[in-house]
Amino acid sequence: MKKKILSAYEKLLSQFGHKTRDPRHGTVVWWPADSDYEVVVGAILTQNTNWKNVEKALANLKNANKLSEVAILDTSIPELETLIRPSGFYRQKAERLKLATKKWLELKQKKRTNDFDVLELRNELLSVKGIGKETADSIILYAFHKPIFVIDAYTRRFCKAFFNFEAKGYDDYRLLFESSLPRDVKLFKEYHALIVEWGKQN
DNA sequence: CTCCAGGGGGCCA
DNA sequence: TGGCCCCATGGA
Repeated sequence: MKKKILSAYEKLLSQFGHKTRDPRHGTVVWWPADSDYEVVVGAILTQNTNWKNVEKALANLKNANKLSEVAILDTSIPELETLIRPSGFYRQKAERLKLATKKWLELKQKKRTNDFDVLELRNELLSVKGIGKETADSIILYAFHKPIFVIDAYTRRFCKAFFNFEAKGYDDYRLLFESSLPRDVKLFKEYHALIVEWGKQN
């Protein structure tokens, strides 16, 4: 199984090619964002929502000069709702954005002194209302740049199609990849990106 | 018109 | 845990 998972990555890579490079971290990244914090915002806004709609909401925030930690925390809920409305579920997401932002700032501070274990980081994020496993893992991988494998609907379909693997829980899928691959941030980022590229064409 | 998109929470058995 | 409903917009 381990070999299959690595060879499937090679196959996707030859089919779709590398994603764009992120000059800030020198890693291959697929999540489009001008800052790590923008990844956090996008991770909340994209919940059960087409990315195109997320882009509109992000553009609204940028045009209003609101795409920063302090700005989000200082902006009223009604104003936030108006700005992110195109991404849908705007009432929930306005509140979730504030909660996620507070935790994000807290974790960035702690990181300097403690240096979190990845799973500790995950549990911290999961304690926030509005952050589930997929959102937490997306933030860890694409905003904190720490190795954890992100599972989404595409990944489940991919496992069925390529490995005939079906599991019940999110972590069953996550551990399948993590136990079969070197713990490499760049690899995890790119593999997930390639699976999504594959999924969009199927 | 229907269906779904880069989910998650709350409730209930 | 597993099933079900709710949240809401915009594009196909």
